[in-house]
Amino acid sequence: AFLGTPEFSVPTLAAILAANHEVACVYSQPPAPRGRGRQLAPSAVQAFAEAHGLTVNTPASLRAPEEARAFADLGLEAAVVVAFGQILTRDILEAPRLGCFNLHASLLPRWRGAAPIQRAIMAGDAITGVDVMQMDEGLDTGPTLARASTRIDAMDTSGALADRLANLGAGLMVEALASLERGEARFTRQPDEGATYARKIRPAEARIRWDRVAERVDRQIRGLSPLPGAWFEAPGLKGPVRIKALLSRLEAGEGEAGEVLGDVDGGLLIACGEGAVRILKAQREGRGAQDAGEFLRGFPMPRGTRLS
RNA sequence: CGCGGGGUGGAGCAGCCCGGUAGCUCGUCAGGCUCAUAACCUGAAGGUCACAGGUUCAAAUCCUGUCCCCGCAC
Repeated sequence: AFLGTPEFSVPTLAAILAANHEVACVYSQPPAPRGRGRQLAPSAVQAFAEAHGLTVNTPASLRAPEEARAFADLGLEAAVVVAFGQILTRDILEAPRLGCFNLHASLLPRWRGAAPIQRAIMAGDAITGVDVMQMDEGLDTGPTLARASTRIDAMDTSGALADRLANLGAGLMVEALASLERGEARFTRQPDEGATYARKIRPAEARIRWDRVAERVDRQIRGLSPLPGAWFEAPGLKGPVRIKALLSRLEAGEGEAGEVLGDVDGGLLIACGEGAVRILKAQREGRGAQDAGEFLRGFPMPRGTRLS
C-alpha cells in the first residue's frame, strides 16, 4: 500500500509503479475544501492514483477500528508512507509483514517533523537530503535504511528543493524496497545527538522584518517560497500594498532597514539590519508572480522608498 | 454560496468612483548623437479596453451573466 497526500508524495508513488510493485491500495487524506470558493478537491496523490486506475481510500482517520482492520486485511508485504498527514498507530505500523517505511525530507535526526525542507533553508543548512526509515511510534524516530543527500544552493527555494528531494527520494525508496525484498536492508538507529524539530510554519513567520540581518531575511524569503511566501508592505497609490518576495540573493549594501537602495540590474536592492538583499522575483496581491524587472515597471519602487 | 483584487497595443501598469480625444514605463522598428553602448535624443508602427448581453445620443468607464488569473482565509 502507499500512503501519501501532497505533490511531494507523487514521484515516489510513480516510481513504485514504474518498478512494477503491486500497489494494493492507495491511502490519502480525504478531499477537502481548498482554494478559493472552497471547492472540494482531491489530494495530489488521490488524483494521480485514480488517473492510474489504482484503488484509493481516503478515511478521515486510520485509527478507526474498522479502518485499521481493513488495512490489516490487505495482507501487505510493506507500506510506503510519504507525507501522508496522519499519525499512524501501532496496529497500523505492525500490520504489513515487513512494516511501514517512510520517506522523510531531511538528514535525520535533523529536522524531524512537519516542515523539514523550509526549516533547512531557513536555518542556512549547506546540505540536506532524504532518508528512508522504518516507522515506529515516535515522530520520525525510526531506524533508517537508506539516504541520499543534496546541496542547498545559495539561490534555492523550498519549491525547487522540494522537487529535487521528491525525485531523489522516489529513487531512494525504490532502492530501499529492493534491498528489503532481498533481505539485505541494514538499519541504522538514529542518534539522539543533533536531533532537531522542524516546526510547522506559522503565518506570522512569513512577514519579513527588515531589521534582521540580511542572511536571515534571504533565507526566510527562499525558505518560504513559493508557499506561503515571505511578504512585506510597500507604499502604494491607495495605501500599503502587500508584496511577496519569492526569490532573493544576498548582496552588499548599507542603509536604513527596509530602505530601497536601488532598482537597477533587474532586482530590488533592499537594506536590512545588516547587509542587504536583492529581490529577484516578487508578487503583489491580486497579481501573478513576476521577475523584478517586470514587477518594477508596473509598481515602481524608487531608491529611498521605505518598506515595512 | 467564506472575504477580496485583477483581466487595457508584444511585456508590466494607470485610467473606471465623477460615462464623451487610449495615457505611462519597457520592448520593437526607423533616424540621430557618440570612439562606443544594454546609455541619451527624435520619430513611427502596434489596442474588437477578457467574452456576451443591457442602459445611454455616447460605455474601458454604469448594470447583468460567463470564462480565466491572483491575495487572504482554509
